[in-house]
Formats: sequence, C-alpha cells, structure tokens
Amino acid sequence: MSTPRTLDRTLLALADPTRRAILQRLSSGEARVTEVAQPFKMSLNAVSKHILVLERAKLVQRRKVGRDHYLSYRSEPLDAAAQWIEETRHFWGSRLDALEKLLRDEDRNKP
Amino acid sequence: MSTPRTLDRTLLALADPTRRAILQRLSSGEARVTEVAQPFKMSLNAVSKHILVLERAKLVQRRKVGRDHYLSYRSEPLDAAAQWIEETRHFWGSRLDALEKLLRDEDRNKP
DNA sequence: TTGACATTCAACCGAATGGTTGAATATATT
DNA sequence: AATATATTCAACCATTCGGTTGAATGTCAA
Repeated sequence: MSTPRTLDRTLLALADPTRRAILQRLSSGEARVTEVAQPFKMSLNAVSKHILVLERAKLVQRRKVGRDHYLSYRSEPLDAAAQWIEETRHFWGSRLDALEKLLRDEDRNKP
Repeated sequence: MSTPRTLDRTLLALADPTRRAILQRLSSGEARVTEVAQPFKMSLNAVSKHILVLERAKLVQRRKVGRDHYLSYRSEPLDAAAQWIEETRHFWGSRLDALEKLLRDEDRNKP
C-alpha cells in the first residue's frame, strides 16, 4: 500500500509525457542518461531534471559505474498506483452505479 | 482511450490529497461547493480552485441551480486512467519480468 | 429594496516546474 | 599531463500551483 505522499509523487511523476516516454524507454532495459536524453529535443539538463523527478518517485533507479549512470525502471510505484486506482474505483463506483447514486442524491433532498 | 493531454490532466488532478478527498466526498453523491469545502481548513476560494482543476480533468461535473452549484463525480477519467495504467503495466512489465529484463540488459552489453 | 448567502474573479505571494545556459566535477582516453 | 566525455550543480527565467484576502456577481429571502 502507498502512503498519500508516495502516491502524490508517483502520480505527479506520471503526469508528464516526457517522463512517461523516459519510462517507456527504460522499460525495455537499462540506459545511461545521455542515451535516454538523445531522442528528445530539449537539453540534456532538462532530461536530467525529469529523471530526478522519476527517481524521487522511485520509478527510476540509478546505478553508477565510473562516469556513467545507468538508469533502470522500477515497477513497484506503478503497481501501487494501479492498486490504489482499482480500490478507489471500486469504492467510488462507476457507470453501473449511476442509478444507485442518483437515488442517493434524491434521498438527500427529501427531509 | 485517453489522449496524452487528457491523461496528463487526470493524473495531475489526482496527484493531490485535497482533490482526492473532494472526489471521495462527491463519490457518495452530489454536493454544493460550500458543503464540499466545509471539512477543509483552507479557504473556500482555495477549494473552489481545486474543484476547477478537477473540472478541467472532467472528474467533476457542475450543475447550477440558482446560486447553488451542485458538483458530482464522473468516473470516466478514472476508468481511462486505470485502463492506461493496466496496459502500461502489462507492456512495461513488473516483478515477474525482472529476470527477463536483466537478461536483455546483459545482452545489450555483449556485442 | 435591502440584506444575507453562494460562488467566482482578481490580485498577490511564496514555492515548485520546466526549461535554458554556463561552470564544476569526476572519470576515460591519448 | 592534456583533453574529451558523462553528468550534475548553480543561476536564471517564465509559468504554474496552492494558498491568501478583498471585491464583484448573481440569487434568494425579509
């Protein structure tokens, strides 16, 4: 289970297309910072910052070998986020519960 | 399926405990802005802004009746986010794929 | 009409984001 | 030892975020 803070960081980290692209790249195996940054138009430094956000959320792990930093994808935070979403969806309900919720709303207005 | 922009907005909106609390409140039925704001320590205006973020992400719908704005929870974005996460988790792999990924990494280093 | 209530708008603030450039640090290579 | 490479650090900038306060708007109720 994930503490609220952890969930915050995970969702925030995922709420950016650049960072999702970085994760996708890493999901197919380790890569160095420069390799990860290569496909992007932005500067290396910008990518480096994005990686930091992903590291803070523990979605990326860093392994230093000499001057090279090897980055890898960690699945745990996404697993935890998925679990939270599924539980939440269950409790908050979805389309199927629309009628039930409507009735609840109407009840609330009849004293 | 959700376009990247939509997903961004959804995840960003969910990446805040206040906003998640608001959604939880609304998941049990409609409520007016003031009612929603009542449990929070922050100002009504602050909550109003959070609601706007949720509305932008289509997680909250507004129905105006006179001076009252009735807010309700919409499940579609969360459904879409859940779907994205599940697909992504499938493609990016999880613990079970750790060995496979490790082997891929080792391959990459042997020319 | 006057006044209370529900809500937003507007301006401001401090902190965080997302980006830049330039310098610093550390490691390889020659 | 000198140079090139990999990466971060530091400073800066514009924008957004999360919050505040105060005023404006629109609606209900006496």
